[in-house]
Amino acid sequence: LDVSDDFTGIQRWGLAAAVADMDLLASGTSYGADEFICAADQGSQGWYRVLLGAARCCAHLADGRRSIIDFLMPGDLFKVHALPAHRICFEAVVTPTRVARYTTRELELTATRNRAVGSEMLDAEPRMIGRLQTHALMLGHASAIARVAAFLLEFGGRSASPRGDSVVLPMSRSDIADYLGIAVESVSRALTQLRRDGVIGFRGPKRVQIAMRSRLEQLGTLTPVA
Amino acid sequence: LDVSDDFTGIQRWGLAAAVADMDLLASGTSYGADEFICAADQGSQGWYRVLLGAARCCAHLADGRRSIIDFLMPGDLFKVHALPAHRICFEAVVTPTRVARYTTRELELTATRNRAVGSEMLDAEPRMIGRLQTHALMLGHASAIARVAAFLLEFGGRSASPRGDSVVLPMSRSDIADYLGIAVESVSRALTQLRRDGVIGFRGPKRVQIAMRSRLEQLGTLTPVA
DNA sequence: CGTAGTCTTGAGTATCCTCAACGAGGGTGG
DNA sequence: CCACCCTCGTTGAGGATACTCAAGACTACG
Repeated sequence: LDVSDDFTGIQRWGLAAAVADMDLLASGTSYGADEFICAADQGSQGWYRVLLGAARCCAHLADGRRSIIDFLMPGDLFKVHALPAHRICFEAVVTPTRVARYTTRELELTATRNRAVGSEMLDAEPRMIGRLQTHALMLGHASAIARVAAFLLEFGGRSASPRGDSVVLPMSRSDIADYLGIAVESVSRALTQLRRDGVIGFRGPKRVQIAMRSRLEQLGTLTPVA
Repeated sequence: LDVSDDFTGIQRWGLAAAVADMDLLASGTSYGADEFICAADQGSQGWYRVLLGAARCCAHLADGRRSIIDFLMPGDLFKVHALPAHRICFEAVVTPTRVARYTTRELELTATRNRAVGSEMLDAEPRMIGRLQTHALMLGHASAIARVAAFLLEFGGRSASPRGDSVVLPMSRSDIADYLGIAVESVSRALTQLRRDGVIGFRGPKRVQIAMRSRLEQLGTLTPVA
């Protein structure tokens, strides 16, 4: 599966304006799938931007389990702090994942020229807080189907797909499961049920067609467990 | 239960330095239990600090359910943004809850005099992100007992209790349940089991004595579901 | 075209939720 | 000062959802 067609960073809204500065495009490192990018410790402080592919913010637990806190899509600017809260690390999701790293000084300097960059720096943490809150809300009260439905809607809006009703999921089922806090099999079962009900369609395991968006929103918008 | 003895804001670490400025103590509004403080909309933008009691950051769902995203304890400085992400609102937990509100300009002005305030402003959002990440981790993979154990440890460290092994829970069981993403009865059952096992002790429903901290940490530190 | 990994499907079990009732504590009014 | 009531907290029984273990398809890649 060649996801590069669907995840061309330039197509992302917001990114186009910011990367007009060639400085921000200059430094970019390519990573393979599941490759380590950086961690939340002293050495990796700074700002990062996903240019291509997708990255995950995850925590590896002592017992071998893994929790995915957030997915970073092309255009997403994120800051890595030195807080050793829970050994958070960032990893690439797909093989062609390109991530740029900037020092704070470098980014602030660019912000003086490009107002869009400064705006992005100010909005980066509020946006992350907003995503984390939405995520916590989903993890709190939601059945398996509600979680999967909300996930599809979230990435239907965030992914770089040209059509609004076509969603490409670059991450594996295992990634989705660790993000939604349910088992891999539960993800698969929920997707199958949605397909059976005609809510979504498949063109390969990673290409989802949203057939009945209103129904999906109805399911994903915090339906009670019962 | 008079929690004012245990939640005197002055005793909170970090707060002592910041509130040395009388300006920051001057404006403070008192709230009763369950009283509305502010919401994440255009009108309530700004900075807030819990001086006394406790506050909760929660989201009321369409079906009547409620998710508590975070608890704010005395000394906690938090910012309310205008993001209409999920109708987030802040409410008082106990009857003597005092919250101060500052405009951004006012707080920045104070920061020029008091370096501790400036440091707090910079750390406010990373700290909130850290708490949200820890919360998401707990909601992802944790049994009911693990959640309650982690909760007790979290507030054993955050509350203003003089002794390290004595925790006062100002919030109701319902609040705890909505924070941990489980039912009220499950909270009660988990607490009872911990009491039966001799891990914790009670002096009233809201006063918890941690008898075996190592065991509690073992349970709360991300034990697998099985 | 073959192989390894991912995805799907099935059966059985455990955990948690729901509904329900009881007991305890605090506040109010007589 | 006492009695009442209301809310909160606890405990129990039954049922539903999701997990675990296991095996079979499909995809992607060499």
